Amino acid sequence: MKEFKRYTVTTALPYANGPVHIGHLAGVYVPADIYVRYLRLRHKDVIFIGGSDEHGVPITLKARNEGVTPQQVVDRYHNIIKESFKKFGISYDIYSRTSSQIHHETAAEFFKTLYDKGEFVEKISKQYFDEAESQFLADRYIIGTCPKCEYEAAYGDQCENCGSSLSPEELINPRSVISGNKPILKETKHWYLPLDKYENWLKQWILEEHKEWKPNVYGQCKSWLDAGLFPRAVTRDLDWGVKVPLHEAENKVLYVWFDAPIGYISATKELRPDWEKYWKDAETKLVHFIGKDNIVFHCIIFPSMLKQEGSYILPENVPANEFLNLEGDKISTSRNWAVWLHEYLEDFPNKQDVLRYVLCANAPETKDSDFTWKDFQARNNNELVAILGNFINRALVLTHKYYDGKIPVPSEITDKEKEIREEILKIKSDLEKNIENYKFREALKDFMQISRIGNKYLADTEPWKLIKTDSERVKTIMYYSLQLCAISVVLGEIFLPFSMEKLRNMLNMEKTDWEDVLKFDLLKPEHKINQAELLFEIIDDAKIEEQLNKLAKTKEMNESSAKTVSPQKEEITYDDFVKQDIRVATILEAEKVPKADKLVKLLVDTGIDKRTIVSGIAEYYKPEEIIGKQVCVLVNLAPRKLRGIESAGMILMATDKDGSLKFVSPENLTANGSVIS
RNA sequence: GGCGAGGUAGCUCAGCUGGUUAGAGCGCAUGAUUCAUAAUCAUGAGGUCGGCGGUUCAAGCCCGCCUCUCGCUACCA
Repeated sequence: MKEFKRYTVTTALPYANGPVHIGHLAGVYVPADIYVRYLRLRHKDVIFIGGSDEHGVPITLKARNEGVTPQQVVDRYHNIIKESFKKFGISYDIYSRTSSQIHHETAAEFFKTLYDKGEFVEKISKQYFDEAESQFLADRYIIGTCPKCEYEAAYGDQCENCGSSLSPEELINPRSVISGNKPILKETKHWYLPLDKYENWLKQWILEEHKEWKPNVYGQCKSWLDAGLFPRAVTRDLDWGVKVPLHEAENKVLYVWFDAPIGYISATKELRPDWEKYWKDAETKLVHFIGKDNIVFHCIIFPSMLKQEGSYILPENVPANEFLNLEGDKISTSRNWAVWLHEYLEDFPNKQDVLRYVLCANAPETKDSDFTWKDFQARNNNELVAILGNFINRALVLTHKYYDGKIPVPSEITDKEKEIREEILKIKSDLEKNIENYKFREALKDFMQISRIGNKYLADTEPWKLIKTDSERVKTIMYYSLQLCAISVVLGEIFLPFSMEKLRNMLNMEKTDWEDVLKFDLLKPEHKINQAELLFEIIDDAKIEEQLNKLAKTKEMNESSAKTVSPQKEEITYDDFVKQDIRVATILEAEKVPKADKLVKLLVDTGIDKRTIVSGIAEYYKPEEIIGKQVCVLVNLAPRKLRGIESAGMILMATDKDGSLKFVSPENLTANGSVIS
């Protein structure tokens, strides 16, 4: 493996429109923190970079809804996030933010460099524009009726009722969120990063030179590269963000995906005057810790920006994790289905390490994993308390009992002690290998193995019996047990910094070097240790029940709010209504449209004629089961081609609250062509 | 429909370029033990490695088809 002179470690910038939850921690911040603490202990030159991502449309919308400025929104969440990271022991060298002056300068400069090099492609397109407010409308600033489920308040990019993703032009009856007016389409100019031009070197760099990346990361990149890349707009018509540094681009800002990763660079600038060596020296190892939703940005888009800028290095690895579920369901900010870090810190004071432990032990390294409070309790009680805490306590209690808290002078060692030394040697090297390969779950197991060895050692040698017959031997046993405690402090502090600090104080131990653990003399004979305290305490059922109840309440609330029916549409006249020609028809033939998940091609007898209609019902009806069924058809709808098939009309469907579709049929057999009015 | 990742003991997961009786932790059962927060230690039960077919002397690992989960993507009048 290549040796690097220094490391730049970044963590995905949390979006400052909400606090941080356990999913973020397990996937990104806990593993990154372990990695960095490890590097520091080994005296590597490393900087650990984080910060809040504070631009983008959702923040401006939130601000609007709350009647405050975007800056006030991001100030609030930035502070919450920063504070909870700090309390949780995420050991950033700097936790910055993208609304800072230095970031605006850095990002604008970065854009300007690419612009001057002629990297961007300019394009003029038509966007919705609010004339009354004289501003362009981002997708999220347009609401209208969802073309799929007819929900009245769907956003321009997504319908929150049926979950389908949309583009603004699809909305029926679009309205501006700001003024309520109907927007017009107006031309606007934007700059695009031509990712398609970089395909060749990206393929070479990732697919050939980084086969060691995690399978999920590598596979995701391959998927994108094989599908072909497209130019991507780097600017937007918006007033919240980094101003585009061009005269002809007033009222435009950098698209948030473009400015956010540059935040890593600006934070480094803010941290150190010699920031450039962390970003521009080939002997620096750049590592991005992210979640799987960010793979394409950090593996393809940001590297493209860095490479085309010309002076930057590219990431050496991007260890992206999968997602953490909560009690079997996807974590969701909008449905409040989450364990929020700031709430955990209040509900479980001084138990940062318990959560760090559980999230690391169960981290979604290779696939989505599930956090349950029962597992949280079990890992605390059966592993932290029973294995680790118990071993430490046994060793310390016996030392106080037999030697008044002084480390005994060991006598001769036996094969048993030699064995232990060898085991520790192996544990240490395994642990190192695992950390360096981003296998934090395994590394944590390696660490726990130390206490397991200790517990077994005590059970095998039974010093509480030997003390009566062979007190010299007991000195060796206790000496070795205490060394195991000290070794735990050194190797364990990367995972459990708070508890290991506490243990260090109990052992009255100096800061020691990672490499010294193998000497088995971190605690010298005659050294006096302090009073023993419990490192971890048992978490009882009541405490777990509390959390489960909290979640049950959330679930209840979500269910009751899901029952809302979309409001009545605006009034129309009878004339409006009779324009629609709806007839009873019978399905004669039905077959699935190939290469489409949802489409069924139907031949229906409308009484007027027999015609082909394509309908998106394949998820709810099997073609063979609906032949002969009578349905309602809007027959005078303009024909349209779907997947190459001309569809003449529309089958009327009822959309249930879960989004499923059902036919609307006459109660009894009715003549085809009967008018519905 | 296309692409990617995953489907290994009750649970959470390891299994390197295919090679003897498939591993770990938790849970469970039995025994030992009391220094320790009813904690510890030992032993054991438990798997047709998602399904079917193929390549091979030999497949959890390679190939084909199917199926389920997650993600991206196309389609949705």
